[in-house]
Amino acid sequence: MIRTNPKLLDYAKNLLEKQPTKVSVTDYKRKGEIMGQGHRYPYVGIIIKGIVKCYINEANGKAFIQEFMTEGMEVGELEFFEKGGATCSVSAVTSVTILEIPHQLFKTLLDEDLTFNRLILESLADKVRYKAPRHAFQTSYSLERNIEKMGELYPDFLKVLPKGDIANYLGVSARSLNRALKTLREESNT
Amino acid sequence: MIRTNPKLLDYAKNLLEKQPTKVSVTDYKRKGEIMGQGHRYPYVGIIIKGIVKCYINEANGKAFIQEFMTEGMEVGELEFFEKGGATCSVSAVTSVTILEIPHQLFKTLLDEDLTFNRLILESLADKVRYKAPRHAFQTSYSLERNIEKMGELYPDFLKVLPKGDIANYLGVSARSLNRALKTLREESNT
DNA sequence: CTGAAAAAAGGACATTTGTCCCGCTCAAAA
DNA sequence: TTTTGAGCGGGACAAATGTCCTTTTTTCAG
Repeated sequence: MIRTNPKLLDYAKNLLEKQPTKVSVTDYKRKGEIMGQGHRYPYVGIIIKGIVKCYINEANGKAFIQEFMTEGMEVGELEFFEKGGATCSVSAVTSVTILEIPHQLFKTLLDEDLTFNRLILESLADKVRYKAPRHAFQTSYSLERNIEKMGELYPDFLKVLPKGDIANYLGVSARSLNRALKTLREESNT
Repeated sequence: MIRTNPKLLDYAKNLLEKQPTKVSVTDYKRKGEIMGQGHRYPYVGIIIKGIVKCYINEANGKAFIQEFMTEGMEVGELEFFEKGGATCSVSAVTSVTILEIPHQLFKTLLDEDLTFNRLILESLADKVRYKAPRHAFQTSYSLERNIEKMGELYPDFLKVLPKGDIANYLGVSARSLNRALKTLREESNT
């Protein structure tokens, strides 16, 4: 539920150690904007530390969170493949450290390092694979079951993530989330 | 809304022409099952002709359609990267022709043909990019707007796709879909 | 430490959606 | 040709969710 990619994290750390001059590292504080929907960035980011949310803001003011990500997950890689503004905004849920790989280096690694190439392929495949069951479950089951599922995948979610973010991840209003949480509380007191 | 990938289609046709002994072609009739959730297949498929739906069946009997796909789209590529059963079922909405690339050849092409490698990377990136705005829109706007949007993206959708599939794509019951269609009809008669 | 702003909880009501029906039509199989 | 089943359309009611608003709690900058 908060996604991670240990292999890519290892690769990223190694890259930082071996080629420190070719990449850069940026820190963001809680609520800082890492990427803004529609903007361009000349690098692909890999999360070294912290939790981010990746989300879309709709014209009507609603936001929908695609995924929460932490160590080893990529951000901004879609924009490498199709130039154009970022599809999603990315912002820091906790304080965050990002490794930035300039597009040019990213391209070189993709073309010349088969290991890296495979890591990126798998990372993309993972993102596709993740979304399918998630959205299927979300539309097929009650809000209560969805909340229970979050609890199974990540028991501390209520302590770590703000309620508003949880609601935006589940695609419901904060009011509905609260109602469902209350129902669950009452059920467990029986 | 019915997704396509012209570049990969070209590549696939070329592959079939140049290496006819290394790949195979299978036809499916309407409603035929191309892949079954949880099953394994020793090849990656590329749609040569026809429309398929890619969907997940939930334990409670509900189905959720991930995407409709046609020429040039891949199926079963996720299972190449992470062995294990198919995440989704894939079935034929119209009669369909699939080019099957055995895993071994797929691997060789990925590792040795940079053009192919890039096509697959872009295809995966496309699938990720596609899902984000779709689900954001779906949860952020009314059913009526979602139907209107389908109409903009694919004006014939009501003629080509069964109502049940449209409902499962939008994540609502057939009853709700009908209600919304009626509302839209009445609005346009004003 | 204090005041302002954000986050959280929930009441009241409106709206949307689901569930369970029934009846109709049409196309494929017997 | 007849029959059967799938797909379609919609009525009636129940359940879920949204909207709007108020109150309380927490956080944090000054």
